[in-house]
Amino acid sequence: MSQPDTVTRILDAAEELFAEKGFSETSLRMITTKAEVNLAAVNYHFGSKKELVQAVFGRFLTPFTVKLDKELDKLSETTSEPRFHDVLGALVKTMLVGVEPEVRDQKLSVFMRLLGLAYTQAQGHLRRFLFAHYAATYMRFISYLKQAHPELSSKEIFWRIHFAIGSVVFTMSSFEVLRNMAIEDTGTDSSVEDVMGLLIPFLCAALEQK
Amino acid sequence: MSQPDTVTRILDAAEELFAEKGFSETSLRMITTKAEVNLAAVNYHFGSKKELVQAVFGRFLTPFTVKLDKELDKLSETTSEPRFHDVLGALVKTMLVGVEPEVRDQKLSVFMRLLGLAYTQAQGHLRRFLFAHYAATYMRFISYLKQAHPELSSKEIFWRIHFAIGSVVFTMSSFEVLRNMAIEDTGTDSSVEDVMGLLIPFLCAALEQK
DNA sequence: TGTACATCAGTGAACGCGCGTTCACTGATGTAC
DNA sequence: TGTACATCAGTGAACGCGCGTTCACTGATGTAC
Repeated sequence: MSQPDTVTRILDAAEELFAEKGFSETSLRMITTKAEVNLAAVNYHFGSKKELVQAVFGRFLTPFTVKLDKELDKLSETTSEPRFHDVLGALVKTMLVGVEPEVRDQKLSVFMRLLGLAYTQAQGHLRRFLFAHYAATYMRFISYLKQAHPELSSKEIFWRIHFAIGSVVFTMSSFEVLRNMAIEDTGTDSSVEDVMGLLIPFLCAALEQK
Repeated sequence: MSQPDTVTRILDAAEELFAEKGFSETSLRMITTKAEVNLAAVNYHFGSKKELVQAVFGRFLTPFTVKLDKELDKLSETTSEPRFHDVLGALVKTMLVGVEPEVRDQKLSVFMRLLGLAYTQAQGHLRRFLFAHYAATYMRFISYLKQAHPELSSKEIFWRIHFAIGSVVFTMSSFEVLRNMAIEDTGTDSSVEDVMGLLIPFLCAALEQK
């Protein structure tokens, strides 16, 4: 069994370390040591640390948005009047379908942590990158939500969605901390599935509030 | 009009910069320049950067927990069977009462950003500090929530509360980013009050979900 | 088929820079006798 | 009342360190004639 190539090994190591520590707390030396590649390899393949950050997001988000776009295509073919539930279902499907269960949880929480970082630590260059590449699909997704609840204003939709994103991103990105707090507080352990099983009805109640 | 003393000026500058940039993205040189004090003054007064971080949290949280404890005292005096709504009300009161309106919003969102950082960027030392100093009041608050909904398991309470905290922390700590996105997306501006007015019913619906 | 050159992945060592921290020092104020 | 010493806030300059980046270089593979 040969090792994956240098670029992949760098991306794997960077993804994991960024999710764990954040961008500026992760040095290129940590990444290249973990990836077992030469320090100069990052700048050789990616140009700079900034571009490496973008590449990590790109590797996840590009196939993700392609899948989401397909799910939204399916949705608009099968229902002319999609409900909130259906639109969110397309998102959940995009995250879960076709991903092997054993990597799903870990990949998902890594991605959520990265998404959280994108909001809270993004340093301009990342925000511009994400906007330039993924704004179209994002806008499309939001527009379906608006169709589902035409009585809600754009403003109300926008904020409700971001309240929900906040819950998901916060919960998943601090999952290990919260899990340990829960053990300490309540004496019971929780898996990602457990918590998702509580989170989804929580958010549905909130999103569909009268 | 004389300047506030060195310690206060350092804390003010650090609080603002930490909230804006995070802990490791903020250097002591930024802080001391902003505070117009000597670089060595931080280590002289606080000992180290870590202890400065703790002092920033302490300055906010110590009076906050004292106020919250008083509100909880009042609550247990006036009602023997507090409802969810009352317990959350005590929290909201603690945040809003006795704070001049003109500083409230800004202080609040700074504090929320710091709280977000405490979960997502805390480096062990901060977590230990917060636990050592504020766990008692936190536990008390949670126990009132449990009394309000005795039919819910500790686990369910814990997670619902943290889903809600996630929404609040995420929304407030990324407020400027989200506000600008909302302007771009919907063409309408939103104040902290506007968003709070949407967030509170959102969370009530979710927390009290059947 | 053989030779000369170009391309490309990867390397080892060094670069300058900003970081948190330290230390010897100053100057003002308080305290003891 | 005057002198000697202690305490304390604050300072200026330097420390060593880890950082992202650069650069001259190697060695393997592909291409042209």
